[in-house]
Amino acid sequence: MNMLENIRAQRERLSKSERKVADAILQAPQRAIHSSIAALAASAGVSEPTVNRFCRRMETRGFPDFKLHLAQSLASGTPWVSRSVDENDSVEAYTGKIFESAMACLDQVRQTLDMQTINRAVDWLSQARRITFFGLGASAVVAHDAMNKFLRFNVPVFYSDDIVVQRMNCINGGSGDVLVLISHTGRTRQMVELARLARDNDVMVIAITSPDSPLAQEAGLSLLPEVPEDTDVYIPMISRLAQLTLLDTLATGFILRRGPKFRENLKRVKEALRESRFDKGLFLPDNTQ
Amino acid sequence: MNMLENIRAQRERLSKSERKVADAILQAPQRAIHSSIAALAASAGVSEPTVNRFCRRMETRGFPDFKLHLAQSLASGTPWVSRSVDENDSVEAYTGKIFESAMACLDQVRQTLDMQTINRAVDWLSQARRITFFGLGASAVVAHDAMNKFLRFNVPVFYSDDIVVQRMNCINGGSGDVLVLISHTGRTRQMVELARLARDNDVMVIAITSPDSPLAQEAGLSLLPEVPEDTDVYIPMISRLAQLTLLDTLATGFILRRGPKFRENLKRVKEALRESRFDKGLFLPDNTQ
DNA sequence: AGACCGCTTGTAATTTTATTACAATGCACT
DNA sequence: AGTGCATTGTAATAAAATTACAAGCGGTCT
Repeated sequence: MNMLENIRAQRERLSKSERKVADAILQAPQRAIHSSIAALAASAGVSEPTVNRFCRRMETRGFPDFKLHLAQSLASGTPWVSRSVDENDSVEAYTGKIFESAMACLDQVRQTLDMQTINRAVDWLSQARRITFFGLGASAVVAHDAMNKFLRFNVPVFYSDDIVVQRMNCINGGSGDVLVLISHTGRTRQMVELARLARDNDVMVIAITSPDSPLAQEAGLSLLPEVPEDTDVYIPMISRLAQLTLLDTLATGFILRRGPKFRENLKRVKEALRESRFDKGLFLPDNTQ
Repeated sequence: MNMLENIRAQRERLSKSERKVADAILQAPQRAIHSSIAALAASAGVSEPTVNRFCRRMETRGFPDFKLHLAQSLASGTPWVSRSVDENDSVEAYTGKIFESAMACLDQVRQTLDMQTINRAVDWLSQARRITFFGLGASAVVAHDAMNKFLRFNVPVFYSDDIVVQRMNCINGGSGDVLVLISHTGRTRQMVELARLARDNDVMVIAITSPDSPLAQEAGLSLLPEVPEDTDVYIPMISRLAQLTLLDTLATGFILRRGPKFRENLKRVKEALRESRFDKGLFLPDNTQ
């Protein structure tokens, strides 16, 4: 578990003094792990027992144990916490914050994903007669990307961001079809209706959305990437990174499930495309990276 | 750097008792970091000062400091590395690998990005009369997403994945226009031609592509996210995560540059949309997260 | 408004833990 | 065997963390 992200997540629940401790640590995590409890208490402007209580609240045995956990979180190079962009931030500052927030988000999603559900989703997909990806707005982008990925496999794939086409597709769907619906909120009426329509026609519906949403309840299988709280108006849309990566995972699971013969085929396709780049005289779009 | 390796390397040079300490740690490093100096001394069969001297010899300030370093070494075992998916991997295994590779990629890009170029790109964008995003294949998805982001600001934006429309747009472009071209390889002929066309019409061209590519040379400004080597056929497309995040950064820079009045407006838009969700009786697509 | 309750925070005492100083031991070389 | 240096342990000291407890603050009920 990433301790820095954990601190940030719990920050709101803390009392006034404990929040001071949290802030002092988040502001200079590297210094925090090299400080004694007295030094940290001083720099946070609180008493030593307060720091100790803070550590216990973070589910550690005490201050030394807390430092150990924090050190492990910092070990991977950089502390990635979701931090809000400030209007006085320099380029370096906001770039760092955005990339770190993205990483923190991916980290959290990775840890909260239910592997069993992923496994079942891969089961469904690898046995599908036909796979369809739908989303609207920002999630349309994700659906589009998913189609690009699955296009490389020998399975019929479909994508559209036109709600009328989407409806027609669901109405004409049937047993053996798998429909993947992507919606960050899970509260977009059109998506919920598509799920209902599709299920009425025995289409298997996989939703990538947020927990407790109408869409999650309507779908046969729900993948629920839990992204950190929306801390900032200026850097939204981070959740689609998680969605994209999740779909990478499903595509990988798909290909592993389909066996070695199938993978051989993909390798050949890839190499054939690689030889047709700019410097070789032939040209192809980018979806072959 | 890596403390475990360090201990192993220095083991031969140590004295008899200190070697006992080294062995005790190497045998159960996880136990070691949760032990006190007394406990570790006992399990190694030596006295406490011996353990302390051992820590000093490892170039740390003392036992607590040593534990910190050791903890960091143990933590950095798993994360961050791009690891290839193996055909015998379990769901947990390949999910972990994919997410970690994604994070590693973002981390590397963050470290290799040129801030000055970002800054100039933001300059260009924030003074643009009109902004256009083009890409093909997987990069079309990124361009589409970029349009979604910039649509929320009060600047004319355009996107298309139709090469004919793209050409027409470039031919009709003029001074004050900014064109953002996205291509992972930078060797897609159409993209390079678009850049040339656009520049002939005094359009400012920003490329998001790979270094030393024809597109990078053709563009007025090139943002070059260096993604890790393509280690695996099964997890490609990681670079678009970097591109998306980079565009998040540009959008953030854009909004910061445009000043506070503008941000106020965005906040209002966002709140207005939030109130119109499923549970409130109104419905909107997802591009408002 | 005032008294009471519970939660938060700090002070001071206690305990645990780590470090230092120094003495004893072992080992090599004369 | 004896001297000198390095290694190790013992005991004292210092530092750090934890605990117990009391004061303070904010809220509610009478």
